[in-house]
Amino acid sequence: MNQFKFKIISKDPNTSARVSELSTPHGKINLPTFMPVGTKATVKTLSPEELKDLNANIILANTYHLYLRPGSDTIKKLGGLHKWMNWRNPILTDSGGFQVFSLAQQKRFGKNGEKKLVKILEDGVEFRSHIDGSKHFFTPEKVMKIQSDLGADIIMAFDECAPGDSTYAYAKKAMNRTHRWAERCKKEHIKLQKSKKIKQALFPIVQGGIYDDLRIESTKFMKKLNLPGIAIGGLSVGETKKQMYHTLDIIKDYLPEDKPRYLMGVGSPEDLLEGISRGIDMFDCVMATRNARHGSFWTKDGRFQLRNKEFKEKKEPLMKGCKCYTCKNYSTSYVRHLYMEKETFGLRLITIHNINFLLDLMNKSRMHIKKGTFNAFKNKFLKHYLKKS
RNA sequence: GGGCAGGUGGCGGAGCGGUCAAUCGCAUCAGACUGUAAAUCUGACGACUUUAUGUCUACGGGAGUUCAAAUCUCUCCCUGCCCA
Repeated sequence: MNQFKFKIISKDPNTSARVSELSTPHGKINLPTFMPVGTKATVKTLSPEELKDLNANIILANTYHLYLRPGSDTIKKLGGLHKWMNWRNPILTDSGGFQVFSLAQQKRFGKNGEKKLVKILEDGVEFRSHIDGSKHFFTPEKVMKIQSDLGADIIMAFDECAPGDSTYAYAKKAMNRTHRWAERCKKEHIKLQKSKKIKQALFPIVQGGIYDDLRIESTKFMKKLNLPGIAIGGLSVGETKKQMYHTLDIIKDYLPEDKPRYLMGVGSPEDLLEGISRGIDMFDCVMATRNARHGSFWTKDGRFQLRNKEFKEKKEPLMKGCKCYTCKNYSTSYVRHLYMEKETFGLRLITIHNINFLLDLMNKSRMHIKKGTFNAFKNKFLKHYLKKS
């Protein structure tokens, strides 16, 4: 029996936006949605209860980090990710492809000059742990095994995420390798699923850099794999916003209609709306949580830095009319004070607000898509939101 | 009253004759952050302006020595510790 069901509820008449539902073994997800990032099996500063109160219905965790510590075998032994972290709703695990990209950006200096942390080979990726420098090797098969042990509802294929400024030649090479790896992931995944009662959905990841023909080729390729969803990777990795939106425009018509589409690593409020209007259903991004810990917060008027003097004596909440726990109970002045004093409660309060802001934006988007007024909503929001910058 | 140690930018604290408007830390002010090596990183931080290998005022106050002093001398004021 298929434990994953995707259903389109309604389509926006003026854009490619759609409202849909994805059923998973751990519950239903209303799309479009934003998935808070909990890399190390925790959305930094928040408890699962707080996430539930925010109506987050799916969160992310990461293969690379949990493999290094505590080890996916440990998590498997303790009953899998959901039980281990006490989050009984859907989880998506990323494959570690982005960490390879991230580690590859780093420079490390040894006795013989510059040393790379990552070596990308046809069979897989050799890399050194950022924690202790120990050597490891990830293959598509190994990544599938780790994610099988972790037990998330949605798992990601192992991909090569080329930087945004990659040449055509390199983007093509990385794309082709990603295609071969996706096939290997699928094959291994099917094998691993046979013995499982609770099923997992594997999503492949479209690559191709900022090159239209490569993106189209990659989208067609991944679509053909006929997996339960499809992800778009390799964006928001150094290219311009214009290039990112353009890429989404280009591949829009090649994406499967009857599957959830996930734009990885995005994003900011404006990127979410631009993504939705181009037919994206799922997003994840560290901005909401990281920026919160760095003291910046979103409102419908734009992005602000809490430490700025103007907020020192502000009686009003972070955003007027906001229904989040933080805004309902605390003044901007107080939240700023906690941040300035490095009180952990402050980090929690800002994180709650930022996640709520994005989830609320998703809620509103779904509502407007259903009503057929999404485009007007989006334009009005962006006009106001971007006025500041 | 005597002995000793000190007084440097908002604070702590380097410097102990020129390259000192003064290392560094904190605080402050501002910027960045997009599948988290991130409660992190970057910049500004005496005043003024034509923003510059620019001008002025500055290392407790005053007076000296010197081509040149935060740095040496004298003196005054203040602070801390010890003795009476």
